[in-house]
Amino acid sequence: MEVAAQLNYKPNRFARGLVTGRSNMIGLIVSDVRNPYFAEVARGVEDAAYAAGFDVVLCNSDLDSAKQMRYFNSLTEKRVEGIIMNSATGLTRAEQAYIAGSGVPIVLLSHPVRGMVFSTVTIDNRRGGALAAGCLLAAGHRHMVYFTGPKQHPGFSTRVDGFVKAVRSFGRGAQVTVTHGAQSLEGGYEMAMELLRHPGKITAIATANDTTAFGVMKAAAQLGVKVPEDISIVGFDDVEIAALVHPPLTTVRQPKYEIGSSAVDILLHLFSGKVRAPKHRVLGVELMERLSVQAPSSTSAAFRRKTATPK
Amino acid sequence: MEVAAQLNYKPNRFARGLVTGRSNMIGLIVSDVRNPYFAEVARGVEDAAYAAGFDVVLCNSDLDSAKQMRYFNSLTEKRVEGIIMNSATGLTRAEQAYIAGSGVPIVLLSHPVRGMVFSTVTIDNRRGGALAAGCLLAAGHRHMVYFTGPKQHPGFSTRVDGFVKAVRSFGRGAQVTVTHGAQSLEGGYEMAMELLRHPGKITAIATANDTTAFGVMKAAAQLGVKVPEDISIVGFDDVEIAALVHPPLTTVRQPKYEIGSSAVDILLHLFSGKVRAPKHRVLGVELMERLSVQAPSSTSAAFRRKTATPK
DNA sequence: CTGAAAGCGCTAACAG
DNA sequence: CTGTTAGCGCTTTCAG
Repeated sequence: MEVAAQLNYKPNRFARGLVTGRSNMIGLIVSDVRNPYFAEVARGVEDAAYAAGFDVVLCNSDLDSAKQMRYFNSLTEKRVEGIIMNSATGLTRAEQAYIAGSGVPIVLLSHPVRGMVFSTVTIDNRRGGALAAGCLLAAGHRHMVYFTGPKQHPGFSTRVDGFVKAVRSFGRGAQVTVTHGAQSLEGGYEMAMELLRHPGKITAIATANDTTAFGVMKAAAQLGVKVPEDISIVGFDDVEIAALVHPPLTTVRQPKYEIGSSAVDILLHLFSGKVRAPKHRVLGVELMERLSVQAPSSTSAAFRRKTATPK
Repeated sequence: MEVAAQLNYKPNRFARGLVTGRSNMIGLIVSDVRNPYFAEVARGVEDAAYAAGFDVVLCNSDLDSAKQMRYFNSLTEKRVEGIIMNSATGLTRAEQAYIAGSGVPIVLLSHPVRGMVFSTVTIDNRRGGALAAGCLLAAGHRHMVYFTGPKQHPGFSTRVDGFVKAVRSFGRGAQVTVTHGAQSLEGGYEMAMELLRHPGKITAIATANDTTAFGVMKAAAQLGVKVPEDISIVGFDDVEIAALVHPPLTTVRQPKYEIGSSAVDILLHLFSGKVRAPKHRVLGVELMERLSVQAPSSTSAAFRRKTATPK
């Protein structure tokens, strides 16, 4: 042992893996780790994996199915013992079946997929959407827009649905329009630039994530539209800096770090038991009321007049 | 081939690795991927690695040397072909030598370490510090504080040095105090809470990274200290949301994504050649003037009076 | 050019 | 309980 240490001996994990079949690695496929939401999830994954003696291989899919499949294959060839993916909704049914049939335990960070043996860690998206709607409704908004992801990636559908249903149920005739676009700063910026030029009766915007909301705020600032006086904004995620932007963003908090660590817990459970039955875990959400939501009222009318004036 | 595909055959990378000695993996050790700076670097690493057919194993060290060494050993046992580390300054000389002597190509995302065969990708920290100082000096500040990292981790020393030297050279007697603390939102918050209660003649704060600056802004907001009227702030990094906080943060931009991708380029170069000579690359910085810096003047005096009043 | 065989560095099973 | 050996699934070399 002493001489081994002196000789700088390192056990070769290839050789060990070849015989044991174990790699002590798990894969994590997210769309983009630059999104603070995924960074936080990644950290939760990393810490839990580290504690259990696993390393994590990070992959950024950009929601591109070709990339995601290439990563999946690379990970399985490397015999990762489990894979955490933020979503499988961008994949075809055949691709999903291919992944599900690979035998590698999978945990999705989104809703379960019908007929596929994926475990999941989700938040209560319906309630999250409803929370955002309730907050806007309570402030007195009657005409709202919801900015969600592209049509092909219905990852936020329950979130949108919770919002829309809540407005229908408790809105006493209030209106929502759903707009599809990229879930990123640029996406929010573009959707908002489009909307805020001809806002009509719109007094509030809800977004499916905070980063998109920041894009909206950027567009608003650029157009001289005041938040929350002219337009109210509710985000989703409660990213660290949501509390620091101006005005502090009212948003729905989801436990990002716990989502990551729970996903690893499920994987660990799947490893230990011989049962391959998928597990599902849903975590709670919470409304963080800050300063980006306000009653619409007269100010908003002034805003409408202002933006209606042609330059 | 057809039948192989039908049988769902996956080549076993353990077996291949055992004979070729190659893993097609590289390791990335950062202090915390939740820091948007590292998230961006990680993405640069990931993209370049993906393009070259490598996967990346992500490790969060929290600047803790025990963790960092455990990660290093785990990575080398797994025969990663190269390791990118944000810093080796938290390690003892012996630990550094151990890593350098392991034979695994290493790229540091900080300044070179004397006598160690580490490649590096750095930015021109001295110039970055000077840029921040110049901006404050130009606005007329005479009494400044620089918030840098803990004393044990002199990772930002050149940055601080560039700042201090620039003030000495061009400040015509202007003063700088250097304060050490955690480089995080909390760290900035705590250092600022401490300082802003008794600011004395201080009219400006410079930080070694943006996240710390956000902590300062949080403390300022909480204490009713106005930015930039009462106190000016310059950050470092130019993280995406620096432009979105209120007020938009004046900061020194460093090319984060390129730092990551350059580190991979160096690794790739090291793999191909039989030469093990370390390579060094230094990237440029740029001052992003936004709205968090203003001339001190009379407003600042009012601020001093205000905060001097005991509650 | 095609096919057989040695061997990479471990673990696990089995013999002594 | 200690010591020996087969074999994990590939790549590479060497023989045919």
